[in-house]
Amino acid sequence: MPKVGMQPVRRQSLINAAISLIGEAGSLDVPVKDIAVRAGMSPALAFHYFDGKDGIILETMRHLLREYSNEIRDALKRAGSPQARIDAIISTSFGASQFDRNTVAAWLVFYLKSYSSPPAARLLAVYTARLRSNLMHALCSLAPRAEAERLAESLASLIDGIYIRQTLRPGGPDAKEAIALCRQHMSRALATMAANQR
Amino acid sequence: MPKVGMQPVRRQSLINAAISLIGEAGSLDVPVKDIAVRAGMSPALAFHYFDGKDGIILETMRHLLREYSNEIRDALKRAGSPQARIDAIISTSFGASQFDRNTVAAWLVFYLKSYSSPPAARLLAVYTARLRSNLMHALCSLAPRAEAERLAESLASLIDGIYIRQTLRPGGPDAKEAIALCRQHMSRALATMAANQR
Amino acid sequence: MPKVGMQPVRRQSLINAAISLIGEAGSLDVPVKDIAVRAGMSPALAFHYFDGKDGIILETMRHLLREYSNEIRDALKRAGSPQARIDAIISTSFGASQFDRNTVAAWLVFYLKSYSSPPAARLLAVYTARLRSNLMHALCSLAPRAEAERLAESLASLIDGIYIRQTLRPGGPDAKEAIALCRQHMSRALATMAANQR
Amino acid sequence: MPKVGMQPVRRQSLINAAISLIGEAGSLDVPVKDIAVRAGMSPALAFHYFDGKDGIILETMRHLLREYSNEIRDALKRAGSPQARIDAIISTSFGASQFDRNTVAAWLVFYLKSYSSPPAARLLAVYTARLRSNLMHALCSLAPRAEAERLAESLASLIDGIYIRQTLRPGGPDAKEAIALCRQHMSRALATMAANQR
DNA sequence: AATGAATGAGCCTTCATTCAT
DNA sequence: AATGAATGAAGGCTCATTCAT
Repeated sequence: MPKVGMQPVRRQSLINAAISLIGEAGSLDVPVKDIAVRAGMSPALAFHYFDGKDGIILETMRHLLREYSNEIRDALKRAGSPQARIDAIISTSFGASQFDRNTVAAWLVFYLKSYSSPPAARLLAVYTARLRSNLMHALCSLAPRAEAERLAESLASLIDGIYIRQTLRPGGPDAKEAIALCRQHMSRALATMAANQR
Repeated sequence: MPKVGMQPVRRQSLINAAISLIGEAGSLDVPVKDIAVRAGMSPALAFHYFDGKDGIILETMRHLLREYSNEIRDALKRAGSPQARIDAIISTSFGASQFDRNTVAAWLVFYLKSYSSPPAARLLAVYTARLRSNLMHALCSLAPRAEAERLAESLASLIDGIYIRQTLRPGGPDAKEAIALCRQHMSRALATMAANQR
Repeated sequence: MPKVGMQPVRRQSLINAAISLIGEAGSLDVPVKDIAVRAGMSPALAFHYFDGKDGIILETMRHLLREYSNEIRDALKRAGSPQARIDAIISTSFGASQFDRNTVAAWLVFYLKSYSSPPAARLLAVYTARLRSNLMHALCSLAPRAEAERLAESLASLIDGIYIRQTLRPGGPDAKEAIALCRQHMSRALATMAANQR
Repeated sequence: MPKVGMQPVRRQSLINAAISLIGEAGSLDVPVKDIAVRAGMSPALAFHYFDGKDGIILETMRHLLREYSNEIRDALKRAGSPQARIDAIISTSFGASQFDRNTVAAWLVFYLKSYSSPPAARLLAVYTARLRSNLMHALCSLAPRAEAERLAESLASLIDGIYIRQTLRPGGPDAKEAIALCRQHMSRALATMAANQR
């Protein structure tokens, strides 16, 4: 029973199915057929809406990155101070929609994909740069440029590391603890820097 | 021309080939044939020495974990103080044999594999526990237990995060910077804790 | 914006598109979608106007045969003598509309199709018979029946052979040379026969 | 029950199966599966011995061309006079191994393939050049160069045309008639040329 | 009249794995 | 010990075709 204007709906269904299946498998080695079926359509239709399996994967990756970027952007809008901006980035990173086992697994898979896929690498580079710029914007008013850069790098690394480790834990991720670790890292860094400056 | 006593040599060749190919691909989706060929033998022989592809993969993973554990163990032997022990763990983690693009990619792949493979998960759990125990051993004399646990967790996360991020960078990983970030994280944490205790 | 009376136009567009695509590919293995798109419509519409892919192909074949037959018929009308009739058949066969790379390729494809498709074989048989009858009509007044038959067969073969060979040549077909070869074949045959009769 | 040294046997089986199936279908649109099964093996093995479907097709084409070239070469060895050489080429072209319905159909299919496949075109060009050179070698002693060239072209065309037409006839090909047509074409041409020279 | 939506069937190809030698 | 031979299973993808709208 074909209806018109299905394209966006279908595409979104496929992307959602791809995230969950890739996340569950911890690998891109997921049959397109499975993705299509979980999205409620025939495999052929998936090929119709995306350009082959790689198309599905890249669009899924793009979706994940965009989603994260948008959440960060919205959170930053509501932040008043530099401190609040950093906090916004931290808490968004561990918000329910990001800090989910399958989503994080999909993230990691995409990280790995970018080892061997230039388009994926480009996509990831854009996101990485944007996150860095957001962090720098907030940190530059709290620390000298060189320090700010190292802080940005360490915070980003800490976030990624927590992603990996916590989603692997049997009990599942603990957003509260994740946020606490990040905040402590930042507050201690800023405190030490302030002390040294005196 | 078959030779006797080739078993350990052949197995090691296969494991090395597996690490580099898996690392290059950023995925376990690597034909056994390719691994065997790079290891200088026929695919059938690879099956003879390991029990199927999964055998090769698990043994490769085990090798990676053991290698790391051994390096850590040796470094700890040479460390005199708690501080030195922590430092030993950090610098070993970013030593040339670990902090290599392909090796790290293989690590991540195995992390992901453990999402869906109980044997892989068990393997990883053993290593995780050992690393944690090493860190705790060093930290317990520097901080109260609860603090030590958080510190161990944050350091482990930071290391993993640096792994991910730096090996993806176009310029390749920078061990010096990686070590500096970790040291700073620890020193600031310990300093802050000391200040608060006063 | 659907219009009325489009049927013949649409059908002709599809046939033209089919000829060029089949000719380019040198094969019937051409997606209906491509034919429809080149004809400026959706694939579904192509199915509406013809009954499936086979319908398109058979109609295209029929079109090609009819076109050729009509050109021959018109040329014969203008021919005064038996010699002129033969000449008319020759020059029509290598006229611009027939002796074109894609058209000839399509011809060959249809020849082959008739190996395995009875309807196509029937179509081709009708045309073959008509051409033969045209040739015989002209030749019977120039040679005894048995000789005329062999001449008809050899001329028809020569024409087909030139079709194949010349359209494959890198420089493209040379109608002048093709016509000269056929004329020479005929004139020599008739001359020899005349000499023998004396 | 695997045996060693199967490669040439398997390859030949596949080529034979390909010729007959392609000939029967009058098209390259033949599943590799069918070819493999007729050759008595699994489809996967066909891919192992040739490099994909295109490999099978190109090797089959090469085989056909080589076979023909070899037969021509052997026949030419046994020919004493220029006349005999021409005759050898003619009778070889319509020998039982060449003038067979499926074989000829396969030839035509390959002709068409070369419309769109550069490798196939190259293969065909080599064979065409060799045949032409053989013909020219025989004809140059019987006619001036320019005439010899036209004769070579017309004979080659006539042969190809007879191939097409006769293999399509319901009764199947008639080698005797085919040879007679070609001989007559040549004898008449040479006779006319001799008469004109006087 | 015209088309986007949708699918089942089938094809090419790869790959892990087994077996006889 | 070592390998070429061989295959079943599965995956990506295309395409002719149908159906609502």
